[in-house]
Amino acid sequence: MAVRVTMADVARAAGVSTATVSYVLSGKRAVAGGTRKAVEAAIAELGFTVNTAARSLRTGRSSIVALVVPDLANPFYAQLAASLREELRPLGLHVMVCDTKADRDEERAYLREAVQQRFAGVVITPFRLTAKDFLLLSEAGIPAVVSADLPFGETDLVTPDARAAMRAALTEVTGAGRRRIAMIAGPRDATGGDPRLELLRALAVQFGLSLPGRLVVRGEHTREAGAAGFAHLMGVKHRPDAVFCANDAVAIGAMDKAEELGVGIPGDVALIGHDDASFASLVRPRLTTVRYSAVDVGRAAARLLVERLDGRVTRRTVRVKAEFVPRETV
Amino acid sequence: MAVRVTMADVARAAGVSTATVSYVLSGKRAVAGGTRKAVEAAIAELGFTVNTAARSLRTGRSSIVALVVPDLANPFYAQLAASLREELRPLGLHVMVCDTKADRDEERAYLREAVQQRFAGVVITPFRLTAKDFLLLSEAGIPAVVSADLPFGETDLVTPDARAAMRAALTEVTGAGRRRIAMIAGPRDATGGDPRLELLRALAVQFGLSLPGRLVVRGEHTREAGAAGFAHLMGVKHRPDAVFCANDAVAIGAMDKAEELGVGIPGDVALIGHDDASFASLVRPRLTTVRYSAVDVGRAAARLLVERLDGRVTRRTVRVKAEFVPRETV
DNA sequence: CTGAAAGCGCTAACAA
DNA sequence: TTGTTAGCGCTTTCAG
Repeated sequence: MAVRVTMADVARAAGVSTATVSYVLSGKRAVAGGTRKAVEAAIAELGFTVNTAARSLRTGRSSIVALVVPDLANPFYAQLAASLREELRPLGLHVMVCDTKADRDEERAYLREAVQQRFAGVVITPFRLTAKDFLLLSEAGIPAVVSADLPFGETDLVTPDARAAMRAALTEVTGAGRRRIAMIAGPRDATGGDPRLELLRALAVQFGLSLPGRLVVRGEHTREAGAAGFAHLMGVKHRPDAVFCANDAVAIGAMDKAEELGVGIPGDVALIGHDDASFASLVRPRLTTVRYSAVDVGRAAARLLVERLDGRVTRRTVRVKAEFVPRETV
Repeated sequence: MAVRVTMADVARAAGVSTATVSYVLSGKRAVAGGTRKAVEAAIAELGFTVNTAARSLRTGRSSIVALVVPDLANPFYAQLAASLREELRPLGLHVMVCDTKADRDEERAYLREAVQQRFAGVVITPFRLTAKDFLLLSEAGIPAVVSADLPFGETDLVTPDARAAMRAALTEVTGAGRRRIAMIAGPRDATGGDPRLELLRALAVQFGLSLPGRLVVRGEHTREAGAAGFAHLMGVKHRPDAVFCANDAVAIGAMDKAEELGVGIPGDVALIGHDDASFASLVRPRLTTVRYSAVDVGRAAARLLVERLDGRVTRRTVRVKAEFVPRETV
């Protein structure tokens, strides 16, 4: 047990030096065909696998990329993880998924962890972090890609472009004669406020609508918060006839509560989600939503990260277009 | 940038040796109060974080535990990940979640990876692996905990005890006068067959029912496979009036198809899921299912793993009881 | 209670 | 085209 085969063993078996074994593995130096064959045979024979700890110590960099997200149980992030992994895998990079539960201390702990482990990079959807928290990473020379609306210091950015999609949503909502729009938004203390709310506010004006403070409720990005927020909105006078939600989980929570309260969806109130998480098409009526493609985000983040590892030093931003998905709740 | 602070820096600043710094960190040797204070101050001052690559190289073991699952998008596994992480975190162990998409090559690749990275341990829900594949791990001295029905070689095991729950399900199904039960089971080539199917078969006999081959359909553990399986079952003559599903995703797929086909649930056909994934209570009618607690599995796996790391050498098995959750589809 | 120093396995600069 | 070798930063044995 614990028979560990080292490069030295392989080198001995193949009758070469460890340098040659290393070069066969990395391809960073030409190796004669016969030599390569011998080395490969020895590797197979002995069942050698490189010790990544030694490699990392030597190179000062691990092959792990951390993906830090607020909620793994949200299929959006699960998909993002899958997408990122798929993009990074061919490059020999591994993804370590970290769930922070939207907690700032957890978020920080993972950034710290990234430094400690000398991760190759970090892809993060920050929820309660500030630019200052990213100093740790930049000091350690670890590139970060942020999926958010604004960058943090020198980080690269993957950001949604939801304007057209939201405009389409509002067109549909107002087309059905609805005028009293509301939003169940994210928490007040989230990093950078709530861009989805800001966007809705801005667009509302263009549609001649208003979004008064009493029609904006705030809470976590969870089903429970959605239910609570919807309950509150239904208690307000001149209650809304259309409710935009911070994400699909929130919208589903709102649907739970609507059913409980006997409020008709979309008869009495239209409901618009965000993200198009896998369960959006699962509920009845099917949730109308604004799709933000986790796969596209993963791809973009991977590309940005790889460019950084290849030496790019200037900050870059990639916009990912959102898309209106009309279903049955408007 | 890339200012890396090493233990030597800390030692110098505190006027001690690196050994002392190391012992302050690990607590493996008594250190005088004053010395400890000085070291801690220096660590804080310089912002030192230990280089885990060096540590791993030296100790021959990383602090990462791999959690290898067939489908991260399934909330059951997302929950399992969260649970495992929570249990292992206080021990300084980190969880790396690996999604294999139920593919054997992926599963193997991750076991290989575990060896390469000298992971502290592996927790895995194998889908198409055989005992032989685990040799790699045992040779490298890496403990594995398997979440399945049977162990693989020397691995520890967390296994479901679903007999009582399934019996309750059958009682409810037959109580409603249903006699023609069917199952949309897992793929034929899955490791260890399909224990949920075997259990259903065994229990059916006790209820004086039969589960003929034409009423057993096989497919992946996905919504799509569920839809396809259900479509097939609806085409069979003497079609079933109760369908058990390999997991909840499969059951949801069956519901999709039932709606499309105009088959009433539970009016025409009763539907029973498995796992109680978060979306089981989301669909309408709400899915009746057999709950298998991911949190309990995570806890058990963590405990087994830690015992191994503490030196236990004999194989252990922990049973986790499943529970019947009657909702609206029977 | 503390320090000196070896060495984990690898990479890459330098030498041949 | 290949080999020699220093050294990455840590833990731990041995010595004091």
